[in-house]
Amino acid sequence: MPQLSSGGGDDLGANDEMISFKDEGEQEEKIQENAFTERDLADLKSSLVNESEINQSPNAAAVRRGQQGEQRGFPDKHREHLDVVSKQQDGGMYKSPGYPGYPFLMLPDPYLPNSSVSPSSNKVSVVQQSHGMHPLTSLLPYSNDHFSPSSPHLPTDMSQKTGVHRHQSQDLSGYYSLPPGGVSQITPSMSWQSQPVYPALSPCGFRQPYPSNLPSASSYSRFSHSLMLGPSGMHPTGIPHPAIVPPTGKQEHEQYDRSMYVKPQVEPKREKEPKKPVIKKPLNAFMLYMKEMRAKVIAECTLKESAAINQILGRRWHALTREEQAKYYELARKERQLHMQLYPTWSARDNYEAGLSGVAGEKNKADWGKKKRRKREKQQDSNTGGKRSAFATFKEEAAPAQLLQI
DNA sequence: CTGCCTTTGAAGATT
DNA sequence: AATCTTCAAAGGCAG
Repeated sequence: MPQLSSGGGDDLGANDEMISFKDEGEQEEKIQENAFTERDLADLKSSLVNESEINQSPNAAAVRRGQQGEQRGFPDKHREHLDVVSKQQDGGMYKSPGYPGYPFLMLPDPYLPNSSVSPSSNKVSVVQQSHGMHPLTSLLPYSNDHFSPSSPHLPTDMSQKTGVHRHQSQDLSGYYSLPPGGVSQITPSMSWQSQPVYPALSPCGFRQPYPSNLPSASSYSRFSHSLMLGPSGMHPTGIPHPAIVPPTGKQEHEQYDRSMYVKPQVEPKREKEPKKPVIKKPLNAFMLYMKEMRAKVIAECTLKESAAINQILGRRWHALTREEQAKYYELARKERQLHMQLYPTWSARDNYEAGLSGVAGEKNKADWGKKKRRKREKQQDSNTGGKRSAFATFKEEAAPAQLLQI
């Protein structure tokens, strides 16, 4: 198992202590991964083919997991690394010069006996990113390349609306509201980001097939820009938290990142039937990484299909050094902490059967049942050599065109 | 219009 | 305890 499950009530804070890195072989693997540049395309190609083959094998899932375990086992190694990181921090804060972008977040561990969320005790000046970015992911200076350039500037009243009305709102307001001087508290220079994450890697993980149109510097500079952005918008609940989205099934994704800005805060439909907001899961390390790097990959690879991009990002993720990954694990950990503080009663289960709606109506339950059945069937199909996915076709057709240009 | 694809990781559910 | 399942994001694509 790649992950260490909860590990008790203090998992959020304890995960990193439990991490034990995979040892030396892993290091070699890392090195090899960094040789990615040379082999990546071939790897990706072959892996794409292999995957489709594997997926037809009876133990596709198991194989896949096995591969993953081989490849990463990172949570383990990561945790070990975090130990190191923590020791380096040794004051509770990130001092690591390699990770200067982080210090703007200081959260007490909610699981520590005396931890409190009082603003006074938190030097948190998390500036909420606009564009409906995950509020928690504001911890990470995501690239918003893919967002409309017109959206960065939010109405000033948006900040005013960030008055969280939850019972912890006062305590937590410091996390999400943008204090008058809040911007200045954010260090625009994210030095760990200002350096290419993959200096040795060409875009898409291949050899420079596509000269990047985007100067990396500019793309990174946008991170800091995003940091300067105000809150993304208001949820009907009054919680200025893009993680809370109207329960509209799939659409929630889009609303999560776009509609908050594109559309007015009030939608006629929603007015008619106000629904319980959906609080999204906090993003894990890889999701944070994806969110940050997606735009870059899109720009570099001229790919738009998320499935393909995610594959690339998955490979890049594995190519990251432990330290680099550790940053994201730590960010994710902080996000979980923050999420928990914001929504103490929230559980991942809330978004399970309810079909993503706070209103777990009968239809949603039924849909969920269907979904579950479909998934099972799909797995059976894949086990028995079911039909190939459209994306498999894409991989074979598009991948060579894109990936072969080494 | 809806769901799938694809990735990793967290966490709930199940065995 | 171990394993399985679902959901987070994303956007093109197929039905």
